[in-house]
Amino acid sequence: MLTQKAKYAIKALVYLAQKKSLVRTQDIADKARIPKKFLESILLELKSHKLVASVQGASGGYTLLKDPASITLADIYRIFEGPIALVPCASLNFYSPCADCENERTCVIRKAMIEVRDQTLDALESHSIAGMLEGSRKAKGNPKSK
Amino acid sequence: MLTQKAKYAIKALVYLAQKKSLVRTQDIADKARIPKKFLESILLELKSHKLVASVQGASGGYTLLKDPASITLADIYRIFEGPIALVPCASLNFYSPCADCENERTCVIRKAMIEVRDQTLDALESHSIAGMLEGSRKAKGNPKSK
DNA sequence: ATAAATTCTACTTATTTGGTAGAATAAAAG
DNA sequence: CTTTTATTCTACCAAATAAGTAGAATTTAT
Repeated sequence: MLTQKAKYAIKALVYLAQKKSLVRTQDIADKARIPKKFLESILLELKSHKLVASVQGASGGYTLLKDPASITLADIYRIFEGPIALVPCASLNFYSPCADCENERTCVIRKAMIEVRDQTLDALESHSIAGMLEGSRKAKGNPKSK
Repeated sequence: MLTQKAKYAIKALVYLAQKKSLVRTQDIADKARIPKKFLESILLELKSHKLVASVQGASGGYTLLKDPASITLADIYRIFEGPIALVPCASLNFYSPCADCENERTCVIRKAMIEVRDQTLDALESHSIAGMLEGSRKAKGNPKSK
């Protein structure tokens, strides 16, 4: 399961992708139903990973910095949840030896864990912010999907 | 990432599958490098889900109750980690409406979440205790794999 | 100067994780 | 029938994580 933080991040990014302009935190909080103060910390984290940019001061706010088609669930998962693999020794981006492992080469479960990681990565990378936005447009019968 | 509990459970099950007989908790703890007291609680949980059976008293211990080929990572994940889906509203076995969701039918992320769940389930169900045991036999060049 | 926004620092509260301790119970073996 | 060896049950415990909140500081448009 995702943490609330990750889930809110996805919803905030989809909302930003839909707006395509500078949006106040308060707007995102209202429309995506996210506690404003909590959202602030989420946006700062997204900013530190260069997914969004901010403008300070009055009439400030946030914009999407990257192409929504290039932001996948894998990216967001890694930022807020950490490794996609089920065990540290099977992780691509956060590799570390398993604390309880004697010998990685003879580990009974590692091979399976790497295969699962590959399949999970596939699943997460095949879903982007753009895809979710498009999907919901279709579902709601928005003109653009005709 | 898996909790230690789930990871230990997998290793204990693989060990039991390999032994094919009654095994003392102490044996499993030693060979699979699991704190004995912690392992006890894991085995009880596996027993409550009918994956293993126990014999009490002197010369007691645990045995595998099901065919190792029929125990998949999905089963173990559900016991120790809960839902496989990323959000409750996308879960098959643990469905519940998302606390922060206004309308499930118009939710922007649910469709993607269900697709990811399907793919993840595929990945987890395609790996069994028997598969891991066989995989490690091959890797170690055990006669049986010739 | 003032208002409206982001940013930074510091809490808080509840739950989960990864255990440990020790007594109770069950059964085998002498 | 007592001792030994095991599982089982009840109850803890410390550290980390999750999900926020409070409030001051800063930045910028008007």
